[in-house]
Amino acid sequence: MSDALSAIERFSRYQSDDAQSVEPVHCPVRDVLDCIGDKWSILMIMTLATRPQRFGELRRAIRDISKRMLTQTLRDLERDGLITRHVFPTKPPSVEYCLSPLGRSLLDPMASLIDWADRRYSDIHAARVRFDGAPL
Amino acid sequence: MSDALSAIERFSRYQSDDAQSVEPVHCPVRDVLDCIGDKWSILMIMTLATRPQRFGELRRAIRDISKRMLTQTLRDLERDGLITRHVFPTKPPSVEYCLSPLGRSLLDPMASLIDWADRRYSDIHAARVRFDGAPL
DNA sequence: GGCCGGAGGTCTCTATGTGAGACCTACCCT
DNA sequence: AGGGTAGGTCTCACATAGAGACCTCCGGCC
Repeated sequence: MSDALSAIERFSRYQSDDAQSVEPVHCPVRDVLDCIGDKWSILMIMTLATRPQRFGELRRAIRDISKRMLTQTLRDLERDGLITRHVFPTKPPSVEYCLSPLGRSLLDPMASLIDWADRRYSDIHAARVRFDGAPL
Repeated sequence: MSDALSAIERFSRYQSDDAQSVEPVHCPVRDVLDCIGDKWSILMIMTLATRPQRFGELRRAIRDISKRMLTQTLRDLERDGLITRHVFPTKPPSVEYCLSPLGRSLLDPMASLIDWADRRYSDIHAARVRFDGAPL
């Protein structure tokens, strides 16, 4: 919890002094959330964590992603330097995606999130059932 | 990094054996990402981490959130048991939001993510500039 | 009494994000 | 010649997000 406290302090510092607000421009957290805060990015990184994979493999691994979103998510992650893309001149050409060192460095922080998800998702589920069943 | 490896292993186990796919139904990670993986939830939790805050305070803290999304994000987080909502019978009534124990337990994992964001967002920025400047 | 303002919302309309699925190119196999 | 495969792009339809008007309840001011 001491780690958490220092991180919160750091986060607070990004609040601009005049308005006490989290400005998108000056807040790395906002910046990073814009990168990996979309629907598929984290899932993609986790899936690529086990091994480099090709376009079709990724589609089969995350079955409810559409081709369009798969392409777009991969492009965005490549643009942000989290994954790399290799084209092999086979016929037809095959393309392999793999985590860059920067992408791999994200695994450790994400691991603790997954850990939390694992331990606490039943609590969340219970809270949800309770909330939905409560009278208004 | 060893933590990351075990989390990845655990994540892999949620891939269904027959199809090697990350089924939404059986994957807590998917579940949790659906809760806090939206545009504002993590920011909201971080903002509430410093202290309980009222509707108007939160709006001023996260200035580019709309009233509608603020209301909805708060409702969703309340539904999932991550925050609690207290109405004080002042005139006009004031409403205070604060993290629940479950919500506070999320701070530690989120802290490591913020840590990463802090250290690495310049790398991401650099990668992006490089990508955008590259010829096709 | 009538008007203004604040707190915490809801409602409506438009802009953006997401998904489904058709299509494309180049090649191989039969 | 027809069909299959890999990795996409394109178009259309729909779901979600944002902007901003509006609402209620009250208290204070003149």
